[in-house]
Amino acid sequence: MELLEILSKDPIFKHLNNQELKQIGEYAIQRKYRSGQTITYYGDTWPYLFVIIKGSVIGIKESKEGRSLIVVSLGTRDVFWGTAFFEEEASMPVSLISEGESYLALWSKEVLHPVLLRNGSMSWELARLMVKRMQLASEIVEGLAFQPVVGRLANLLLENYGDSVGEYVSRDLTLDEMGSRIGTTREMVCRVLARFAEEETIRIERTKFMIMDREKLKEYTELEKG
Amino acid sequence: MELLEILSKDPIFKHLNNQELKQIGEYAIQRKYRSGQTITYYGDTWPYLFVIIKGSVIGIKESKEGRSLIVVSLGTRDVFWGTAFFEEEASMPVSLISEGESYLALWSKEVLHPVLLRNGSMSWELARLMVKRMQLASEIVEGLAFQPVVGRLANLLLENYGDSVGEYVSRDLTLDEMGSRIGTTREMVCRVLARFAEEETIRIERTKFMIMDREKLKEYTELEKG
DNA sequence: AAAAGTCTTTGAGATTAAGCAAATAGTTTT
DNA sequence: AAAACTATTTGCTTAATCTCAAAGACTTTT
Repeated sequence: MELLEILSKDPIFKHLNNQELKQIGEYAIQRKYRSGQTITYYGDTWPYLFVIIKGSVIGIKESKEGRSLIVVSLGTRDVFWGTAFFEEEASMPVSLISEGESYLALWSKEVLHPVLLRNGSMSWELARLMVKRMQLASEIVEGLAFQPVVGRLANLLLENYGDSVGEYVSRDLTLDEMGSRIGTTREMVCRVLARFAEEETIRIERTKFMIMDREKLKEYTELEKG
Repeated sequence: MELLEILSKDPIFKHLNNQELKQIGEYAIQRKYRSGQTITYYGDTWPYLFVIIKGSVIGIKESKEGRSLIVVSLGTRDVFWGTAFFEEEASMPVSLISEGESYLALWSKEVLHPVLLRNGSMSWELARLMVKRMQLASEIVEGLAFQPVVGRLANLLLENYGDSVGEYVSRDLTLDEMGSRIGTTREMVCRVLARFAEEETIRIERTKFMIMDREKLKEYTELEKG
């Protein structure tokens, strides 16, 4: 069973012995989500912790004006939760949406809470995971507060394609998606990409693009940042 | 002893029995910080968890250009931590600075980690606290991403002085401080306050000010928000 | 291959916010 | 009560970003 394999390697669940692990596996609600399907909505009370068995999930905030901001991206083996898993009345700070087809194993608070209380190291690892997520959130805040769009986009390019300098990679993100990831509009993304291309920092084609000058991008990243 | 009284009422520490509590109290490093003193710097590796015995502490990010953003405000009885308390190499996402004179009780990771592992409910409560802080961070992100300065300032006024509508309260925050809390400059804050005053939403005097129309402020808050 | 749909690109104009400078007001120190 | 300092206020200028609109390119459906 795939789920058990994932759990046995997960920092949080690996502390359980085989028997407990199997038990937890049986308690899990396994669900399949279609591409684009909403797992839970912003503002909902959703008391589940889950692990992604296969696929990917984004956490997204949307404004009334129709702007959106992706604040977290999760992939296979990643663990995440609804805030109500911890706090009774807490409402979701993001909507969770399946990118592509995804398979999740979910546990309700009732099922997992006793296990966590018994196992201090599980809760500890959970706290560690939260700290990591908080660091990502912290980077988002810094970007939005101190960096102009140019810097945030340069950063996004480096994060996503920074390894493959000088070689073409397929453009897997649309301008809208890029905009959502850095908190701006597709038009701005388009203009800034054009500017990068003009100064030969990147090269763009219809289906693929290439980072030419990683250092130049890094400079933009460092502008106005602490 | 004051510390033990605080600990015995704290959601995280109250699960310990008297003996353990006393032990923890003895392990604590108690320190006094002067007004404006930095407890730890942005980027540092700082593996401590602490509780504020008395005083208040802010967590602040600063940009190269000299702009700053206060992302967390802590007061007496509040518990906080350096990220390295959980993750060996993790660097602080904020500087911690004492506002006024503060007294802290600190524990290093070495001392407290074993206690947390033994007590699942302590770790669980810690995770809960993290979730709460994450929700605050989430609000900051939403504000920066979707709300214009006017909305963020309206929000700040409501948060800080929303209870006392129609009565004068002393202006305890400078324009710079307000700017730091919402991610803008003192000049912007000044202009927006003047605008609010002009439309009779608030009234300003040299040392005090008054919220006249809470609903109006709330409207500004809701503009452009999800 | 036409039609419909989705993305990308560009232009023009408006809005929002920041930066700089200087004047004013208020507080604290000497 | 000067002097020095800190904080507020206002005007002017510039920069960044957004919105709306429209055209073009590419992909998928029919």
